[in-house]
Amino acid sequence: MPVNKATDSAPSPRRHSGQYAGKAATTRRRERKSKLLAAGIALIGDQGFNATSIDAVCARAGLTKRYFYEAFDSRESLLIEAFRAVSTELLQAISQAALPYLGDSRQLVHQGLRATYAFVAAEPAKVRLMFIEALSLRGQLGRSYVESLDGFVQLLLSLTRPFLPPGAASEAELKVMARGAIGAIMHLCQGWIASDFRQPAEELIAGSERLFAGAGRELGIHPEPRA
Amino acid sequence: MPVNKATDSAPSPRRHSGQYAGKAATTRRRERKSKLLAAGIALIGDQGFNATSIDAVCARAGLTKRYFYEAFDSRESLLIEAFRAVSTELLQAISQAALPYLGDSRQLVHQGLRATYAFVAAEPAKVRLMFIEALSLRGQLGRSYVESLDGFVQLLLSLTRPFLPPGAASEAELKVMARGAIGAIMHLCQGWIASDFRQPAEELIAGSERLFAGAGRELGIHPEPRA
DNA sequence: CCACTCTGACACCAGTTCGTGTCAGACAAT
DNA sequence: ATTGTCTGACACGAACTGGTGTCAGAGTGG
Repeated sequence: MPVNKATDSAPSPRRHSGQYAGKAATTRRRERKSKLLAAGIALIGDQGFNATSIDAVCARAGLTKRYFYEAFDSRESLLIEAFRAVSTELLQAISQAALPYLGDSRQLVHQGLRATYAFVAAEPAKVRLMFIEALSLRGQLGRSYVESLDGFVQLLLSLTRPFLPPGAASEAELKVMARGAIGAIMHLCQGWIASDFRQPAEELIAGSERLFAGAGRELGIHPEPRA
Repeated sequence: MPVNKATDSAPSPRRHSGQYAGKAATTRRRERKSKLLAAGIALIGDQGFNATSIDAVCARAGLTKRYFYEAFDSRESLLIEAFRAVSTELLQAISQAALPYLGDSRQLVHQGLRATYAFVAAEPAKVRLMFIEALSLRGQLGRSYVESLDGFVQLLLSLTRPFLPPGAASEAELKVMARGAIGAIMHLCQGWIASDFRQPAEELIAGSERLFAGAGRELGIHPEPRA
């Protein structure tokens, strides 16, 4: 409903075709929206959601409220879209880093963790938004948040399932363990950010690896001893 | 500064001694404060922090703003005190449940987890406040949050250290693993609450236990196989 | 040059919240 | 009974925010 490309049936003499600054209307719209999204991510990520007003987002994006409401329904919908964007971005980063090592469980875990902590260090605002601010979503929004985090759980499960001996754990147990593992990483990242990255990433990676290794061992995965 | 017990040096003819309703002034003050704290915990816990106004807290406590500002400096300070209170409460519940089993690592973990999930089920608002709302604290407040969570890490470390073979892991690694384990439990609790406790607690406990067992195994702890 | 649309700045209202101030009445002690 | 404190209700101003409306001017294509 909000987008009326074909304005009306009244055939007013069309002297204008929607081109502006050399770009079509939809293109301009998309550009504005992504500007707002970037501004929103930055602000929410480092000042918190409830401290981020719509006006502030618009000011940072160099636009006005008019365009905010053109692109989003409300502040919450901005948060949701921001979360989705950031979440898939991290998910892809991890996948991309881990996929080349499908044959070696140790490397798989190591590279996945490396990519995760690298992302956190490079984009703390995005991570803060994803791991902290998005938690405050309520009701069905909260459900969508849980679903999205499920993406990480599914990724972890699909990556590790090939290594699992049959009957190592029930499906429910497996999922709980995967969720827990994701939670462990999230929590470590939260603490890392909150303490201004004082701890060297290597320590975090080492500890995380051992947690994963333990879980794997518990499930009957015995990686080749490192060379 | 806010508490002036001895009012002044001017010796006005004291006809009143501070007694009221049979209780001393400080007692009344404490009672009001704890009423406000309870109201704040309940509201913050099930409506979220930024949706909880001071007026709402006062209304729920059956008091007026006058007493809120008598007891707390601001909304944030209420959140901080609420977090502290709830946090130590959970910490004590876990300690109490786990301490009788200091000799058996399996039982130790099991009872600790049982107590944790029982607390979550019994007091979701408190847990929500502790695990979700408190995350939004910024700046030095955030540091106090991290510190408080450190209490759980220390508890876990002190409980498991007796079982550790020497040289199983560096101190840093150990702490990272403990933080991760706490994070795993927190995340599982968050998801449990968000999904309205649909999943049976036993599944969560079982999965959590295996995570802990894996970590223990990774560190060289081999509990007696269950009878 | 003209007709028309797109753009961005701003005004504006309604609602909410914080934090303080005021005030009449209840209560205690002499 | 009287004096003084304690209590709770309410009023009030200031600030902020969400969301909508208005408007003049720039840019477009004919």
